[in-house]
Parts: sequence; structure tokens; C-alpha cells
Amino acid sequence: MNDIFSDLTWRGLIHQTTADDQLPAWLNSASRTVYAGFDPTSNSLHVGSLLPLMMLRRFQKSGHRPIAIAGGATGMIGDPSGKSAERNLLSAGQLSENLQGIESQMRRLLDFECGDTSAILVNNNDWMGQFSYVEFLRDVGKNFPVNVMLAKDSIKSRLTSEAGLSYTEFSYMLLQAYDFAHLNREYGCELQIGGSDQWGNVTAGIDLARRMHGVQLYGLTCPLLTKADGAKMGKTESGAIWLSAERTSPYTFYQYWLNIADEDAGKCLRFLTELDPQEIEALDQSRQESPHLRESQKRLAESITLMIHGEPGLAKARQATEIFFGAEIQDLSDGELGQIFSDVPSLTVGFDQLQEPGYSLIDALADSGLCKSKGEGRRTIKEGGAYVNNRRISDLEATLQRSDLASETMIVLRRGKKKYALLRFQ
RNA sequence: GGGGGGUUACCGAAGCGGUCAAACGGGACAGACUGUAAAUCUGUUGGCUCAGCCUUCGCAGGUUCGAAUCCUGCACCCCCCA
Repeated sequence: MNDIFSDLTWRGLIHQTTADDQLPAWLNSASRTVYAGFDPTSNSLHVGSLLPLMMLRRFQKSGHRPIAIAGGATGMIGDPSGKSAERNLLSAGQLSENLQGIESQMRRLLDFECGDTSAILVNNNDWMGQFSYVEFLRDVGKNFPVNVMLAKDSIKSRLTSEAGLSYTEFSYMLLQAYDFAHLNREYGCELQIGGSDQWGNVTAGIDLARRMHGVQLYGLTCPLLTKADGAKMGKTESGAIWLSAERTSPYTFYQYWLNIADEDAGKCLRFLTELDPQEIEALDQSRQESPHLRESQKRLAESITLMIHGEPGLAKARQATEIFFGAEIQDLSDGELGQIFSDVPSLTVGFDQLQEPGYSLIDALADSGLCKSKGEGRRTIKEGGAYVNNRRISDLEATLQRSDLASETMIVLRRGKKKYALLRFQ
């Protein structure tokens, strides 16, 4: 039994807890069961879910049993906490599909086959679905004083907002609270963890379990992982960073962490990696003294990519990085290029285009979408911003020929520093 | 209902008969520098069969050798009076 509480404290992962004075000792004295909820609105988790997932992993590694609850029932309703507007409801079919995807991702971080502390993934629709409305009101609803609910920040803020709050959303808290009480009965779960915005829901569950079953449960919230500039972690101009390799390639994923701002790096290392304090402090110092080496970012990217995508994923990300920023691309196979440039737009062109006199570079730039028009393509070449297989081409008349193929059938086109397009000749 | 002002390229804004594909600023793109950062500097910023040609200045007509610039009508916006 590791002293998880002091590790979490050191990492800055504790925002608020219930029973402050007892919790550390309680955690250290026996193996406990803890749970956290996950968003089931998509078939993949994204970077935003990484923090709670890592929390569960830390608990499991220190000898506790993690339960991940993908809120099938609650997901159909939508948590009003921290949301400015009502969210769309999901269909049951979509939901079960999503749960499947999420589970496979969790298996990377949590051990589901290790005896007593095996992780469990549950869907609250399994028990919520049984309830009739009248039963729920009688057994659960009567334990919720409305005046207490109204006092919670998550509700208060929405009441005064223009969007208001539907009755459904208002009831969300009851469902999540009941989850906790239910997990306690079924699995002996005694601790709920979540982001700081979940505090109201967590304490609601603790209150409910005490009223219904007379038991003492615990809650712990983490700070929200946000960037120094206020933006949400895991969002880029081109969308969210997903944990699924199909949605976000290991390369893009790796690059995301590699590009984390200096100010955010320390927090990410503490929150999202399992590096030990000595190493993290050494990285803090390195960041201070020689920021240009960017050792923190490198270590961060490496560590998280390894965890999410495994050795092969990390290797791919590194290979891709080398190629994206490295020298000429040549003597690769279609398979390798396709992997590396999986996020990049591609264009299929007839193989005969490569016959004499060749496929004009200007046309290629325009056709691939790298340039909006041939005029822009022409300009790009003049400016020295056009590359074929990472070799700069400054000849306006340049054409692509068979000898330019980087693999069996592909040529890599690039504009500027990192805008790529893949040409496939068939 | 009456009077006045406006509508210019991605945005803001000059231009008020030819030398206007349209000053200037922002943004965007490219290059140099750099830490795959920030800042900075330089260049580019309608299309094409690109030393040339074609289409653009709210929309439709007209005057003129020639219009973003002048005239007429229409649409939308702003201000003042009722």
C-alpha cells in the first residue's frame, strides 16, 4: 500500500476532499474501491479524460481498486456542471457503440485482470434503466432537499444564466449521486474522484448514501487541467486531441505534447505522467536554466505517447517526427509513408501523369489543396516555400516525374514549414 | 413621410475621369532568425495559357476614346427632422 495521498498532494492533484483529516490515513490503511465517471458522448476518449483516467491508474497502482463508470444513463441527459447550454441527447445504439470504444482505450491504462484490485468498467444504464420514474422519486428523490440542491454552485450558476436549466439537467445530480450509492452497495466503492467542477455532484452522492444506507463515503476532486493562457487542454485549431489512433495519429498526439508551452509543462508532467518527483524537479530546473533544450516537453511527449499508444506507437511518432522535420524523403515504402502521413490530406492522381512531360508542380500544389490557385502555387514556388519530398524546389517550370517517387507510388508535397499533402499515383 | 451620409479586395480604410488589380494598416501565407516557441526582419497577398491577357470597387443600366471615380434606377446600412 503506497502512500498515494502524499504523492497526489505533491503533484498538486488534490483540489478538495471530504473528511480532510481522516482521508490520508483511511486510504493508507486498506485497499479501497474508488470510482470516476467518463463522458460517453463519443467512441473515443480525448485528452480531457486523461487526468481522471490517470487518477484511477494511480489508485490502482497503489493497491486500490478502480471503477470507471461510463455514464450510459447520465450521458443521455448531460451534466450541467460547467456547461453553458443544454447538451444534445444520445441514442441508445450510439451510446453502446461509444462504450465499447472507450473500454478498449481504458485497458491500456488500467489492469482489468489482476485479482482483487482489477479495474471494472460499468455502465450506469444497467441499473438506472431498471428504475421506474415513481420508484426513483420515492427511493432517491425524497432524500434530496431542493433548497440544498439550489445552493450548489453548479446549479446556481445556471439558474442565473440566460440559457436556464431544464428539469432533466436539474435531475442530473440525483442520478450521479445514486450511482455512488449504488456502487457502494454493489462493489463496496467508498471514494469518488472527479474534476473540481464535480464537487457538487460528489458531495450529493455522499449525502445520499448516508441518508439511504447510513454509510460514510468520501470524495476527492482534482484541479482542472487548463493551459496558462486559459484555453482548454487538448484542443487545437483543428479540433480535439483524441486517444484513439484512428482519430489522432500517434504522431500528432506526440507533437501536441512536444509543443506544450513552458508554463504548462510542469503541470502536465505532474498531472499526466508517472515520472518520479526527482526527475520532475530535475526537469523543472532544466526548463528554467536551458529552456531551448525543451527536455520537459520531450520527456512529456515520450512518456504519454508510450502510455497511450505503446512502444510501436511511440516509435511511429518518432519516425514521423524525424521525417517531418528531417531531410529528404526517399526510399520508403507506401506503407511507411501512409502511416507517417496518415493525418495529411492526400490526392490520387493517374499514374500516366508522371509520363513525359511530367506533372507540373504548380498544378500539383493547386490540385492537392496546398495552394488555393495556380497563381498561389506559382507564388509559393517563387517564395521558396514549395518542397517535393522535403527538397526545396524553386523552378517555376518544375514537373514531377517517375524519378520523384519517394516510395512505390507516392510523392510528398510540402508547403512552408509543416503543411503536407500526399500524392498517390495509380 | 422629409433631409443627409455611406456600400472598395479576408477585415479596416484611402482613392473621386486616364499613370488603378486599386495607397496604407491589420490579418493570412512564405522566407530568414529561433527552441517544431515568442518577438523581430524581409517578401507575397484577384484569376490565367503570367514580361502578356482576363475578371473585380453593393446591383442594373447610361455618358465617355476611357469610369472604382460622372449620371439614372434598385437594394442594404447609418445619422438628423417628423
